[in-house]
Amino acid sequence: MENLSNRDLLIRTASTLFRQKGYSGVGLREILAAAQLPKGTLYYHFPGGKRELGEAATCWAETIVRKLIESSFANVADFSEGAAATCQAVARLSEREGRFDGCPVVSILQAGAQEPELRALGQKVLAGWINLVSQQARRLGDKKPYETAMLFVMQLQGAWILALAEQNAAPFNLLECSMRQN
Amino acid sequence: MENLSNRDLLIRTASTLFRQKGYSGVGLREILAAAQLPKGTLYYHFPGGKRELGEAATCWAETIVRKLIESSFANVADFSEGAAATCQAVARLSEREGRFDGCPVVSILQAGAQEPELRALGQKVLAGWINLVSQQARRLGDKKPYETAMLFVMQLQGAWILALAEQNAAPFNLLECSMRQN
Amino acid sequence: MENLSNRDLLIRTASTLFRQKGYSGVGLREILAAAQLPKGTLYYHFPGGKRELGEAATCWAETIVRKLIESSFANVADFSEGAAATCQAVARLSEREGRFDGCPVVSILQAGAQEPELRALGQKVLAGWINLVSQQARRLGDKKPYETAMLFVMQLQGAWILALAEQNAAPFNLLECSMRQN
Amino acid sequence: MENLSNRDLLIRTASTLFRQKGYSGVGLREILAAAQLPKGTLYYHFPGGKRELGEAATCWAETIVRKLIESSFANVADFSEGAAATCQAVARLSEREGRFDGCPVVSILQAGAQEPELRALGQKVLAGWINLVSQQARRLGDKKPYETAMLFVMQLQGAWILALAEQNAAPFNLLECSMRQN
DNA sequence: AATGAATGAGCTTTCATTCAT
DNA sequence: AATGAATGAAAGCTCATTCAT
Repeated sequence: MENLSNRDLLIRTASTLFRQKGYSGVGLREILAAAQLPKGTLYYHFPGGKRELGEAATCWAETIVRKLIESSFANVADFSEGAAATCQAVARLSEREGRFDGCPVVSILQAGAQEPELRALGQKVLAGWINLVSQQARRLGDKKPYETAMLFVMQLQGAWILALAEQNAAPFNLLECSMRQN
Repeated sequence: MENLSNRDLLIRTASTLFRQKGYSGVGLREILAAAQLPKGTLYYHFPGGKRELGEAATCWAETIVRKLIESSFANVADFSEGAAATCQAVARLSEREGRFDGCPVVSILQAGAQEPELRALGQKVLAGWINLVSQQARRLGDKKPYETAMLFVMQLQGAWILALAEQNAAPFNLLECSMRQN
Repeated sequence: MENLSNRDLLIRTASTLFRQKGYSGVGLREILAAAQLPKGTLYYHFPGGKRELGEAATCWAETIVRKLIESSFANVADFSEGAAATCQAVARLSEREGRFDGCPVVSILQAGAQEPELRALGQKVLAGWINLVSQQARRLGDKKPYETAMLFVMQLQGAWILALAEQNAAPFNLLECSMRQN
Repeated sequence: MENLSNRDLLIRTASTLFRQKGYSGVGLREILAAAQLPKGTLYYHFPGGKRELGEAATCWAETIVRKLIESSFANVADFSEGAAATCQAVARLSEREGRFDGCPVVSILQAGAQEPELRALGQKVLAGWINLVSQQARRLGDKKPYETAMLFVMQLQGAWILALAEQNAAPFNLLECSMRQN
């Protein structure tokens, strides 16, 4: 993290903290402190306040996951190979200095009960990932690409939940093995 | 909800709200108001405060899910049948007047970053469900019962996340079909 | 101010500060500090926050002015005598250790542009004073009691504005003389 | 408002907002937004910040009222006629698209508790109006021109307060009738 | 057994202002 | 001459918790 604008620094710091503690569990004060930025900075870059920051952090993290899926499925012979590679990549993304952070979408999903925009964004991001995977499934000859994709994203989310709970990568590894066997 | 003690009323009200908004997203004031109980009541029943209430709510919800798994697997001929029945049952549990509430464990998991007891409890509950399912898998002749169970709980959690995001039961239905086909 | 409940202490402190600096010009922090009360106290007694405190302060001050009008008009032979006595009484009420505070109604009236309840309350209080005076005018034989009352309350408000600007009682004294001459 | 300099645009916008919400109730951000001017503009034109803008807005509004008094008293036969004309003119000035804005002096007077320059300016402006009216009173043969003038300005201020509270012109109309009868 | 009052740290947000360009 | 970015204090408000009764 060298030449980041304050805005980008805020987004990355917020994304990490949201993934660790959930959207509602993180205060703006804490984010500013972690980013070592003064208090007045936030509302200049994010006039919409915490929600706008939450949206920006989600979108930023979404891009990372999307690229990770795309590169995992590039140059693979069949779906199971791409799925297994995705498991590995998400496991690496999830680990942070020995700790395991949650999925960026899950972290904003629960806050969506009070902030409909966040829930809508979370839904849109998950739908986007499913679409992306389904394109790869179709390309690789799957006959029910959408169902296959939804099931895989579902499994990935479940593994992420278990990894968060256990604070280790075992769930991702198990899912990876499972994908390879199909 | 008729002849409930104030303590049980508090637990159920809290559990619902935690599942909707997450542990950090719900205030004690809101819980007391929803339960229509006076303000001083909480710390009499839960000297440990919000965390103790969160633990009690999680344990109460855990029991419901456990019984639901047990009854779904009772009198079934093979694992896939029990798994499919579990999907249906969890889908019903998740729905609440047309809205879909999250998994009770997920709701406390993120708060675990700051409250280690909650994370430990969440981990323990998930491990318990996996054990329970693995017993059934073993009973039904599965050769890798633990892996099978972990994968299933993983899928269930993933379906719950997607159902929360989309606010509908489609993910549970897809998972149910998928289980039946294996 | 000896045996005041915290609620009453808050009301009186707020009323004084609002009259000095206007509703928008006073912070809750400042009110609490002036009342030497801890920060959490306010929202227990005034769940509606600053606005509810503003309303309570206005109502409390309104009662004082009303009683002052009633006692000024008790046992007088004609309207001008009661009006003159009212001028004196309001002048005394307005003075506070050599400083002159504004009318409690005026202090909330401007905030009414953003808080309709405050404007409505201010309007109601002024209308109440006019009614009260008009009852006295009628009792004392005035043929147009309502017009007489409205004019008098108007003059009183104008004197209060001038006294606030000049920080002395001269406007009240002039109005008193003027009333006696009619 | 066509060919206004940014400085003048700022003054007029600020004056209107101050009259509606009071000096303390309006933020600089709001003024800039209403004037559709960029954020850095203000301190270029008003190095003294909000206070200097408040002073400029008050002086600008004062000129309008002064001219309005002068023209109301030009070519009148007696004081009551000029006073009645002034009531009408102030009523028109006070109305703004069906809403009634307060007196520009009153809007800064309460902030004067913390900004002595504003109170001093308010006092000076009111004294100036009284002097102006007293000159007319003397010209028209009044034997106590200063007292007459002060009483009239007082009544005008009171009518303005009542018009602000009731959001209609009735108080001005009543005062006008009253003036004609003397 | 039960609860209304109190508490102060912390919440998200807005403030008037400064400054580098 | 003009302005987007930055700043920290303070705004109104909610938080989980304690305690006397």
